[in-house]
Amino acid sequence: MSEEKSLNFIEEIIEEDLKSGKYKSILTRFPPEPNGYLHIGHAKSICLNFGLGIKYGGKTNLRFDDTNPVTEETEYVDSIKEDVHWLGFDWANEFYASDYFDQIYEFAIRLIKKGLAYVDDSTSEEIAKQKGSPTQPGTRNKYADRTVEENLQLFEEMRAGKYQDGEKVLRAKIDMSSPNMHMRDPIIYRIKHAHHHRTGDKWCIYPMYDFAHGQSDSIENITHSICTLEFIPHRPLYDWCIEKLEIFPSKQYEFARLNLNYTVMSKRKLLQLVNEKYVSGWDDPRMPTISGLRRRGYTPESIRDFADRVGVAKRDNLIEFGLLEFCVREHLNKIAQRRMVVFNPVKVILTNYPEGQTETMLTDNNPEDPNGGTREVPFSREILIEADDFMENPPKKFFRLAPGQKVRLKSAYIIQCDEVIKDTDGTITALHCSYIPESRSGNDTSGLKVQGTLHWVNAADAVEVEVREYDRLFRVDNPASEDGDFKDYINPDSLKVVTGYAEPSLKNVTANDHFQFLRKGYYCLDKDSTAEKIIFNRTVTLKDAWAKESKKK
RNA sequence: UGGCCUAUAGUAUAAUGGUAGUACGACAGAUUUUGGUUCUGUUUGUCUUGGUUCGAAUCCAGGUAGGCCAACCA
Repeated sequence: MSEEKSLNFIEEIIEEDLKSGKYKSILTRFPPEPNGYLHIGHAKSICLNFGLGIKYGGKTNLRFDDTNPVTEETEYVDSIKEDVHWLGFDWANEFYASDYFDQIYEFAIRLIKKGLAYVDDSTSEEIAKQKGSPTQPGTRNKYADRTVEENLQLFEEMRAGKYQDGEKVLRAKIDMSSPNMHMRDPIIYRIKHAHHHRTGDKWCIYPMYDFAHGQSDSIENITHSICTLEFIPHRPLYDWCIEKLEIFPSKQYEFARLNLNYTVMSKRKLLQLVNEKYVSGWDDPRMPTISGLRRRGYTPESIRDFADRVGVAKRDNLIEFGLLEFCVREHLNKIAQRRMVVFNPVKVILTNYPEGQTETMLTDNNPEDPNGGTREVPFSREILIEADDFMENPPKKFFRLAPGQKVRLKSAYIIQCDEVIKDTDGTITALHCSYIPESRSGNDTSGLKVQGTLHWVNAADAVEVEVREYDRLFRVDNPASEDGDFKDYINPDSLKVVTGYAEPSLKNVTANDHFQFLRKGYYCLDKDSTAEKIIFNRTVTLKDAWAKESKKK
């Protein structure tokens, strides 16, 4: 089975580098900023970076890009570590850009000494104005002419806390007329008198992304520094710093970030949904966060498979949510325990079944798994079936229950509907049916063939459970590209709470189990669940060919 | 309207100058004690105009379209 899969462009580069002897082994890194929870887009990056390390016998570091103390928190660090682990990856080292602050500070001094950096006293407005525009070159101010000694002294004073936030910055001295705005004397250090989640109050100056990320890569000897497309214009600066500092030449490569339709994928927007209570938290099962997907019942396997299927390239993309659903259904079909739960019950009374009698039916836990075993479900005279599974005046090809029509009750008997019982309003209150004693599952001698098989629950044993059904968070394909506030496009019906009547075996389940409620979908226990109130999340529905068929015309 | 990146089926992604393929979706059928699963088949594509070449999705030039860049964010 040597199904050779074609390489993505990054794998091609790596194989070339390995073949040419440029590197003996590779080192990648996953570099999140701890200012929010990880989402499915990060999962793509995680699978890429760690996957590359595994595939080519290299290593991958987890490095927190924690250079902005005002937005970063330990809570986020912890959640990120949990999510990466849960996805199935182990990092070679856990690092923090803040581990390197001393070194990065020395790098800045090195630049100053080379006459390649200067302290600027301008306000941010002045700096912005002097930057020019994409069509107009920028201009340098008088501060650019400060001597090395003066810059050294001022920078040291910045570090020592002599100045207020925003009073001074350190800038790299590159080219104010570059067509690349990032090369127009970019700010590389700023003053922030803020408490850092790891370094505490040791520093009041912090390096900017462009003077921390590449340097951290270099310090760690990262060979392939993989990031998303929007960092392409940063690459010349990335290379400039490495060249001027004469440090290990890490190389940056950019791929297109993942976009999923009917959701948003920016931490800023997700944070808004959390803060403004549109969702219950970062791990709300409707969120595209890894923690949300986990709570929803997605498996790490399915997410890795998804990351694999979407591929890695350089063009912008908007992946259909359906692909993620396909991946999770495919995995859950193999592993999920089958159970029966009726959501919108109608009572069936088997008029020819002895009153007071109960028998036990045996049914497969998972027909896809030969070792899945069986379980017992009680059966008696009164059972519940789905109201949708009965129609008084059925259309053609309705293979379910209708007056005079026969169906199989899964792992039990074939029944036939004899009479519809209604109350004074005309609402159906019960169905009187007769069962065929010779049709018992396992030793059916009735010779009858029926088209439909229904799930059911014994009325006397039904366990009431809460089920949370989720739909897409947004009404539109690509909320980020719509006019106005993205929150105007939130789907008001993304959460529906319903009651289910479950077979008794569902009373004792554990948090990590995945279930398929027969003919309905895949479900898992929610963390809000208690012994008194059992709560399930619907991970995803089953494909429903009948729903599609009945919608036609 | 300066620079940079990108353009292959509905959505993604291969084909690395030599038969445009795969997955998801859609459609049709078979199987099925889940209208699930599985299996089979069908459908749909190289942005455009030139050029190079025996031969171009691929190389070159122009155009068009989309994206990114002027945070003391990353």
